[in-house]
Amino acid sequence: MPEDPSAVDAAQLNAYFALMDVAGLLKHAVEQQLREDGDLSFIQFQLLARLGLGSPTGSERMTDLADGVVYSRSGLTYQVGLLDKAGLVTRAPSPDDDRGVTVTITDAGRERIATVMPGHGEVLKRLLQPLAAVDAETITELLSPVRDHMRAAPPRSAAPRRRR
Amino acid sequence: MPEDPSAVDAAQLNAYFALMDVAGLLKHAVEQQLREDGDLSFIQFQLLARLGLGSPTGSERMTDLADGVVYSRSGLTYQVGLLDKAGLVTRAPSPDDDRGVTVTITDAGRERIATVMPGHGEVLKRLLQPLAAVDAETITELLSPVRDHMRAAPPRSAAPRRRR
DNA sequence: TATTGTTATACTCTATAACTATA
DNA sequence: TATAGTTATAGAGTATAACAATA
Repeated sequence: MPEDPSAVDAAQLNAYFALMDVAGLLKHAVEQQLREDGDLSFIQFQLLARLGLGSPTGSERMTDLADGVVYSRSGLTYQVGLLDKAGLVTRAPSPDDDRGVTVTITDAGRERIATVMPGHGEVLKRLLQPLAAVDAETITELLSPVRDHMRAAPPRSAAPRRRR
Repeated sequence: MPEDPSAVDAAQLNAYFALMDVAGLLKHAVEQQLREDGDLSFIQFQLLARLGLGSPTGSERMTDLADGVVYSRSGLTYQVGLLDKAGLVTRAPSPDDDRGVTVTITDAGRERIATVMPGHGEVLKRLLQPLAAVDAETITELLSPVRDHMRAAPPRSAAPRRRR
């Protein structure tokens, strides 16, 4: 049994597998619900939720959106383009920087979120049933720092360009 | 402020968002590593790991693989086909049931796992850094029941067929 | 009849590189 | 020169339905 000193510790490895499995199963389930109830992909839902629930103004710049979701720029352009075409967001030049594009959720976008949320909640309640309220809080407390750590790390939306 | 009784509780909702964000960022990072170090997709890695590390014989039936990863049958056939073409697994009729196909990892498959594991561990160590060993164990303990619950739930590989 | 797995097909999503425009 | 965003393109992945074969 060779001991590999560069190996990640077993506890983290198990957490990693559990995390990826749960997230994968969960994503699969909610994607189905979002498609059926609101004709939305998971990422479109994330973007709408970020604009509609996370932003006080309902607006954000493309770059900020990209950093939140961690996406290629072109992928984000594509998804926002779909939302735009569906009338769920609008795009306009950023007021302070004419290079930028500010994305704003529309009333229809907010309605769409309201449409899918009940069903979304039901799926979550059903699948996360083993997770008591206290457990859920514990998970959030443990994972939030990880999320912040990863978002602060090098690979952000602009990185692919800088890296050459 | 309308109180929606069908709404999922806030603690679970936050855990859900944290979970999906972390898993998304993590997957993005490891996919890059797996592609660079071993020309593997994440799912191919999951399949190889399940066969090479999770199974005592190195073999599993397609249906069992599908239930583990939760995939469409055709998607699994596609991915296993790629692994087969790359010489990392072999496929043979199941000994007890001639309808079934038993997938077995090859020596080359085991070598491929060994090749990517060090780099994989490094990525995990770097990204999960905020997660102390105790925290990691806590997460595993909290998420494992969720995983089991979700895998036991209706939507399995055969379900789409049964459901009509 | 029901289940296992494959195939054909069509579609969605994603990334890379080249490009335009503004700072 | 560097950054913001779009576009063209090409490739990977996924799901649905129809299919063949076995239980």
